[in-house]
Amino acid sequence: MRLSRYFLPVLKETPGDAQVISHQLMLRAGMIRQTAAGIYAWLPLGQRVLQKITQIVREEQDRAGAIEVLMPTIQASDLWKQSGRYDAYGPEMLRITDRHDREMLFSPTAEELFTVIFQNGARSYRDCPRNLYQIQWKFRDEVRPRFGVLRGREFLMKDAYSFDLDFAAARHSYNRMFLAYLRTFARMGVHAIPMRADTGPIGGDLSHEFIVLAPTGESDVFYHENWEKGRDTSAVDADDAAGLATWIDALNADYAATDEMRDLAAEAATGPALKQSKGIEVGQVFYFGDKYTKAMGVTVSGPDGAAVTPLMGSYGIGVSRLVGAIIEASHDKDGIIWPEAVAPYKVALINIRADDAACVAAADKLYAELTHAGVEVLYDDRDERGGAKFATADLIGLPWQLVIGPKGVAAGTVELKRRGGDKLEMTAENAFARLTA
RNA sequence: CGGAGCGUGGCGCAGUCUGGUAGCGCAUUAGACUGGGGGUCUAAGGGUCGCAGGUUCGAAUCCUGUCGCUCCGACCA
Repeated sequence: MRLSRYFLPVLKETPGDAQVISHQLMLRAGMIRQTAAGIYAWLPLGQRVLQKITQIVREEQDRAGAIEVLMPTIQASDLWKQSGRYDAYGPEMLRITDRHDREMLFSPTAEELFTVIFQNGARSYRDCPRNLYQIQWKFRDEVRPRFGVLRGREFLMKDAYSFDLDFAAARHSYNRMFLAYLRTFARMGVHAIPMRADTGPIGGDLSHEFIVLAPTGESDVFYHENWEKGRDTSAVDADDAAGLATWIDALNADYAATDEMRDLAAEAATGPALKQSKGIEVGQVFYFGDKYTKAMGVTVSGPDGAAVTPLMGSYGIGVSRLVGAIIEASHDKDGIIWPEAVAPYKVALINIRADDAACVAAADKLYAELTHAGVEVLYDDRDERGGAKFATADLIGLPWQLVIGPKGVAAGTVELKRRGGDKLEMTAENAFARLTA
């Protein structure tokens, strides 16, 4: 993409409304604009990051055996009355009346709908286990939205719902998602720690929150220092129920809990290895058994013909929140530093002399070659000074900066640098090789 | 929802106390110079001061109401 033809409204100054760094940088980098309290328009750069995150989530859900669907954002109230949550959810649920005075709502989560959709398509024990998921906008009418996309009212969430015949199978479904979440966040370059968590209004008795450590986080968290290093999931076999359970139990032997779930005895046992921090919740997994299937009257026929009420779990990832969380965890004074997997473009190609024919030719050539090779390049071909281009590139945080200038062109070299790292001079061919490796 | 604050060109702000017909920086447009980390000069365009009502000869400024946004707290993917 040529920047001269793009829509990238960057700001030199920080808008006064933005308090936390991720919100400030998202506004300055032209990723989002606020349209109402807790509601944001996603501009091209922000939309690309959202898409990158969405795709990683999707691939890992698919890999874990979950099946993608898409539910409506607007739902009728009757299902929610059936489960009892129409009243229980309270004012956080945005209620809407249609032209016929029917009570509708903007879905804050979708246990009820998934449950009846499952029932509608499932008849026998052969239809379990199943895990259905969607990546869809949700709306929760927060009393006090804040921190940009970290606590918006409208947010993009992946929500998955598993259906199993017995507890052992349900627990395995839970563990599969647990593993999938570790893999998902690791792929994004995010270190998320699973912590024992409260189940809240979703209900149930087993839950973990996946927390990204960041000083601006809203949750107080406590964990064993072992959690500060990443975990290798490559050898774990998600289909081996016993092996997976053992592996997860071993992980969870290291203490990690949110404020509401603190276990002072366990903390004392952890001793000096106990760490305290602030964190941002980017995902949560729940097991809640037959809470919804029972309320909604869902059954399947067992092998013996008797009706079985499936047991459920639900699994959320805050996709739009992750955009903010990643920035909170990865930025410097000049701007965002995107992990490569979620960067809106891989390379900022900077021609620092748009008035120099040789530079333009060299930059155009590299742009064409890289684009042809499938590398996502944002080509700053504007007639701006070098300084302005560097500042923009640093602000939007693309992982690589490829700089074309008159000195280099004369010497037959370009400069390649990692965002925030050192410049390396090399031939255009070598730069191309590095970026396509 | 309790407490606090703020709405003035696209963005950041001053002006409000002590009413007299709107100002600064950045951005934008044009031209020239410049050209390796947000350049310089010249010129230009753009706001009726959130909205409504009131007081006054006169309101961004005072009063009343209202809408919106932000922060602290309670709450929360």
